Amino acid sequence: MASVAVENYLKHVLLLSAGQNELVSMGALAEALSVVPGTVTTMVKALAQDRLVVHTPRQGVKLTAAGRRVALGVLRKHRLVETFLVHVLKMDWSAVHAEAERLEHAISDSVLDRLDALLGHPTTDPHGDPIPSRQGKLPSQVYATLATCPLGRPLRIVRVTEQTAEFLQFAEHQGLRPGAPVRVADRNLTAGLVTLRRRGRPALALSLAAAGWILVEPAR
Amino acid sequence: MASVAVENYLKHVLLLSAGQNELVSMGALAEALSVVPGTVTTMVKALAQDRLVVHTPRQGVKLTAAGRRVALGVLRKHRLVETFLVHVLKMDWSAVHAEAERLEHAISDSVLDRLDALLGHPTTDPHGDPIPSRQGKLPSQVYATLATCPLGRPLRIVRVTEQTAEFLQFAEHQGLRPGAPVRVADRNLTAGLVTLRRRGRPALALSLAAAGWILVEPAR
DNA sequence: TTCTTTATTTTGATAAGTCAAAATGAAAAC
DNA sequence: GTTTTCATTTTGACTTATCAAAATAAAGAA
Repeated sequence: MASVAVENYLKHVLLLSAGQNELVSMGALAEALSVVPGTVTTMVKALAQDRLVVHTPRQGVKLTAAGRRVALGVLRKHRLVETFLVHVLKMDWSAVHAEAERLEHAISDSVLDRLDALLGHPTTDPHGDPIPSRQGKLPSQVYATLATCPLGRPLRIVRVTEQTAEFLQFAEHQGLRPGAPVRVADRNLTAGLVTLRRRGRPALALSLAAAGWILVEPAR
Repeated sequence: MASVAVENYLKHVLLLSAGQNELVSMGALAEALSVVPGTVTTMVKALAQDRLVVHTPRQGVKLTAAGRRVALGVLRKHRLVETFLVHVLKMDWSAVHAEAERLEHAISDSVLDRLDALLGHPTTDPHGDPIPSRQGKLPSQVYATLATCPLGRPLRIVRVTEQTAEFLQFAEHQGLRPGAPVRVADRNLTAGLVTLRRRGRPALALSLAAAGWILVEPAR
């Protein structure tokens, strides 16, 4: 059985590598886990011993097949628990993440299966994030919108779902059209602001709502 | 925040002291927690430092008011979770204890409150064990029947709930009538057998079902 | 009272995670 | 091609929870 710490390391490697199997930097992992970088180095070496990750010193870390399996399992638990908390217990959107963060490590597969059935086998959680299947398949629409995608990664706009003339005009004028490259520099949930960075253009701030209308995919 | 280990120590002290605040022996605690006695001594001294228990060397431990509060909270979580697993997720009676054993440490008070409401504020769990109230009151019917009471303690029979003539005759013949002193020497869930010890009488084995029909209370 | 038994405590180690701070390496700036 | 900067790794230490095995104390037997 993987410990809580191990499950968290693997989950965050998965999250930071955006579903693909890209190298994740030690610094990013330390940041995500709220530990100092030295701790990550130590821990990652132990995980590599156990063949859960591959560690390339001074470069980064990525999941092995075994590590990915564990990480997807944890993510599935996290997102199903969130769905349960919101849809069955009617909990507040803002509170569920912290709850799920603890419950994801305590819930067994058999409880999870029943929860899944109770919820009608949902494919996305209340935030719209995809729920990995029981077989460990993560529906590919990994970062649906500028409101939910990871920060800092190169993305390409796929679709703009809001169809009002006003918004479409604005988007067109700002170069936010399908195929355009973009990355999210910052996302402030409190202020409800998403800051975009584009090559050769000034930074652009969007409301979270507007960001949610713009579907993106990884640029490469 | 009390760690998982601390919560377990306190919960088991509560359980072994049978709701009253009797001294619990280090050996019994070690047994219940599946650790060696030396570990219990070490840990109990730390808990005493934190004013969660009172430790009388070579005698035993008992809970302080603060410790009891924590222990009742954990027990409430355990029993509400069990109730949820059985009544909502339709899980098997035999599996829920192990599940609850982990979930009781991961669930927050706010989730618990909603679960409690969802279940209609039950007062006992599926085994009939009383669920401590939110205010930390444990309904006094602590060990309801010979099927659920703690082992080895002096008890007095309060009531026999099964009213078939056949069973009442058997009980009467064996001296199992209200007021009679008794203690449970052993309980084997797998075999479904409860072994009774009475002064001046031979040991008596009962089925778990029959044991469940006999209500008892602490003898003194 | 003295001896024996048994529970409890002590002592010394260990594993898992973590931090602080110094050392190192690689890329970026000059 | 040095130098500077910044991420990463190393080192030594600490905390929590545990075990094995030796030491001790209290109770019961002789």
